[in-house]
Amino acid sequence: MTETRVPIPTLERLAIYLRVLLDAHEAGIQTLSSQEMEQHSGISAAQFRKDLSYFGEFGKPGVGYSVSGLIHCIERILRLDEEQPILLVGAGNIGSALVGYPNFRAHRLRIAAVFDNNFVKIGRPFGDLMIEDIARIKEVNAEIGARLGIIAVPAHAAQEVADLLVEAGVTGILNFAPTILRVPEHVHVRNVSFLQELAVLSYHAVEEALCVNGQATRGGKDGV
Amino acid sequence: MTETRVPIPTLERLAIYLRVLLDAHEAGIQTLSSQEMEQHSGISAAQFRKDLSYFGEFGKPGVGYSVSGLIHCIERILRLDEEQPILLVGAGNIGSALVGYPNFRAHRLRIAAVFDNNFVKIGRPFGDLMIEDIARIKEVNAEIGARLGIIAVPAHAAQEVADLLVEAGVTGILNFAPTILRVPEHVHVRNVSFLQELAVLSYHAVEEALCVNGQATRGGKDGV
DNA sequence: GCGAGATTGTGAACGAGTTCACAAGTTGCG
DNA sequence: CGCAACTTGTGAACTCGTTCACAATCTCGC
Ligand SMILES: NC(=O)c1ccc[n+]([C@@H]2O[C@H](COP(=O)([O-])OP(=O)(O)OC[C@H]3O[C@@H](n4cnc5c(N)ncnc54)[C@H](O)[C@@H]3O)[C@@H](O)[C@H]2O)c1
Ligand SMILES: NC(=O)c1ccc[n+]([C@@H]2O[C@H](COP(=O)([O-])OP(=O)(O)OC[C@H]3O[C@@H](n4cnc5c(N)ncnc54)[C@H](O)[C@@H]3O)[C@@H](O)[C@H]2O)c1
Repeated sequence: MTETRVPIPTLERLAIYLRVLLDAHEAGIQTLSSQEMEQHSGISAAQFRKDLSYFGEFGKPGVGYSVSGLIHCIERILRLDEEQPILLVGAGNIGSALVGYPNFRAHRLRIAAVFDNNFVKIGRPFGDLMIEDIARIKEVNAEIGARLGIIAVPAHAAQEVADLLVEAGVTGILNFAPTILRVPEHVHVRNVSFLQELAVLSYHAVEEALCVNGQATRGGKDGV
Repeated sequence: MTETRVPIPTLERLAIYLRVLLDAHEAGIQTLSSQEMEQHSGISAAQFRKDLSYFGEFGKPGVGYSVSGLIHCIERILRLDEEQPILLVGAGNIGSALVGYPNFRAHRLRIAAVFDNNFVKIGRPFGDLMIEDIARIKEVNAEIGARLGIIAVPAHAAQEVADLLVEAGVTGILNFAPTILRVPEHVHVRNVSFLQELAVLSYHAVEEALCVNGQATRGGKDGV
């Protein structure tokens, strides 16, 4: 419970714990021990307790954790105790999948507006929303007050969009585009890259490591 | 260059390096120093060199790395030097986004077949492919020989699908469903969870940590 | 050919995050 | 009540990955 900075892996796991707890709640379970959490989450009991210890004491020795109590606490920690509006930029394939995704609700995350720069798309309905002109993003967010934004535009437009989001007041960006974003100190970015994930899997899919070197510069057609 | 196990973060970064290198290649750049890689990737020069050192020596002191040479080496390391077929299960929102995604090509990843269990969808075209019956997955993969699979079905069906994929010979699974999958030792799973990513961002979006405890069991309506 | 300048590859130091292990707290039963 | 069974919270040890720093290597120009 010291005032140390919380490790990011801990925050990632909190979201997993929350999911397990919501499932347990659904199933009518009232109490959960760290041992049981390990069963359901695949994360070790010690890790679970240590993670929570960054934020306070939530369990009862000899008993475990109140499911609903802990749900509330984790929601409070992750700022999911009240609705978080989100700005989505890019009404394409990824954007489509996101607007219709029902599970956001359970976490009190809500896509509050969608933006695009394609005049053909602007004004059209998109899920429950209407696609807005990216040029109006600052104006629109003055009302919404979202702190989170999602970038689902092609890579070449991502930096530009990031700048607009930041200007509109966003401090957390989920980026689907395969680019490194440059943002101010106070803005957090998390990248989602399916290609990267698949590349890691691809490596493991074939067991042996046999890139037997081969000295970069050798190999024929490409001079240095 | 010792035979130690390669850290997973290193593999993740390799995919990033590859992207930067491909961009550089596109731009006609022939040589890149670790310093320049740091500029473009946001990953420190020392980290870059250390990462590569797990696999061999690819650079020339005083010069840097041959862009095309290193591309080939990283591709070889990540098994992206020849086409990797992938099985996609779930012809829904996420599935749609994936089949049409052009960037897979550049990494020689190819979705080779799509499966679903919805009789209305089976037989319909989906991107360049036709949706196949999930029941035929083993049979189909006997021909394709894919080692990678993507799960894009609802959470309640994910485990079942994972079992089928494993049975069909897949050893690496990219899982979009919010569930912990139980798989045999030799199968690798990577989970993609937008909710988790957003939860982490949500935490950071509001700076202070003020979950002032509140002792789990207290709080009224929920007994232990 | 040789010295100046650049850059790599890597052992060693460091640090962040995980696991261990146990004291302290809680419950229930005899 | 008091003891046995159980579970938490957390300092300490440990593990794994990152950063540092420098010897070794290579290029180029004179
Ligand atoms: N589709 C996938 O499976 C997938 C997978 C991984 C990553 N991605 C990445 O996600 C991003 C989006 O992918 P997608 O498939 O949805 O692309 P898409 O082409 O379907 O949609 C992109 C949308 O962004 C809009 N747009 C372009 N420039 C814009 C700008 N400056 N401001 C506002 N809107 C703009 C376009 O009009 C379009 O509607 C891309 O960067 C892509 O690389 C996609
Ligand atoms: N849509 C999103 O933005 C989003 C975001 C994050 C995670 N996810 C997760 O990704 C998964 C897929 O999401 P989606 O939006 O594409 O869902 P979806 O409902 O659009 O598509 C799911 C598809 O899976 C098929 N399916 C169901 N059971 C099956 C089975 N046993 N075998 C084969 N196919 C089966 C369905 O027929 C359907 O076509 C879900 O687990 C969801 O939680 C989605």
